[in-house]
Amino acid sequence: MADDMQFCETQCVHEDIVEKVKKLLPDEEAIYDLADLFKMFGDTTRMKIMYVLLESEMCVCDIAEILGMTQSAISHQLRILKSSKLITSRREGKSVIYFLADDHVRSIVNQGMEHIFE
Amino acid sequence: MADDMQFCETQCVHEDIVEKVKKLLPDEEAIYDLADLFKMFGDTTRMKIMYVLLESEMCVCDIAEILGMTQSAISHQLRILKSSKLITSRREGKSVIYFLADDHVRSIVNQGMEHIFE
DNA sequence: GTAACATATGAACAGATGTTCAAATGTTCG
DNA sequence: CGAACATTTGAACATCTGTTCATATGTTAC
Repeated sequence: MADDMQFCETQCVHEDIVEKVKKLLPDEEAIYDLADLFKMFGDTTRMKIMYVLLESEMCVCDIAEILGMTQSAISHQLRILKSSKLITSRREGKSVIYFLADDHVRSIVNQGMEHIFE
Repeated sequence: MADDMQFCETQCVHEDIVEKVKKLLPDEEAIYDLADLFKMFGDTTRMKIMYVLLESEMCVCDIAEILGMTQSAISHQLRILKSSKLITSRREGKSVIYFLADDHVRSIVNQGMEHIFE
């Protein structure tokens, strides 16, 4: 990797800017976490689930019915969403009710929409 | 798929909520576009590139140097980012300078950070 | 024109990701 | 307790995605 860039390093790189920006970058972990968060919004199924939950809390079965998908597929995705703290759940008898953990989903989705409609 | 849910459909589904939310959902295409946008933020390399460009516009070679990655890898990702209209470029002699298309990257990233730090 | 540099591109490979299927867990009700 | 329901889980499979490598394109300076 370094060899490929030998030329570039001595010719094209603007030392000052490179050094400055290198220092300004957040650490690896923060960037990893952030990318991980946005991954949640980067899948159609998860996006749909979140849209559903924006309207109303709901059991797994209802979500599956609304989206026309297997209840298993939904359950897998709910697990992933839960792991990122975007949604939570509570048990209600035989059902498990899922709902948004806070208002972040709404604001992130809206922010995204703004970019789309331009 | 429908067979698996035969039981659920007749027992657990709350018809009223299901019907209501079904109608409220955005169409397939909007959701697809939105997920596509967030996919851009869902990869570590692209995230880093955007962070770099938040500081300063830059040529491919500089970005590669800052991130310690191949120039080819960066170029591939820049292409993807450009296709989603998050960044643009202009040619300047032998170099191509990339820069953020507008302020959306900043606001989306910030929104994400808010969720992380809580 | 040719040489040197900067970037872009395509094919190939490896790893990540989402869905399916089958089976397990946990809950309620008789 | 056992039967029925709702959800979860794990393994297998197919697809998608990012990086690498080699090569092509485009620019400048001589």
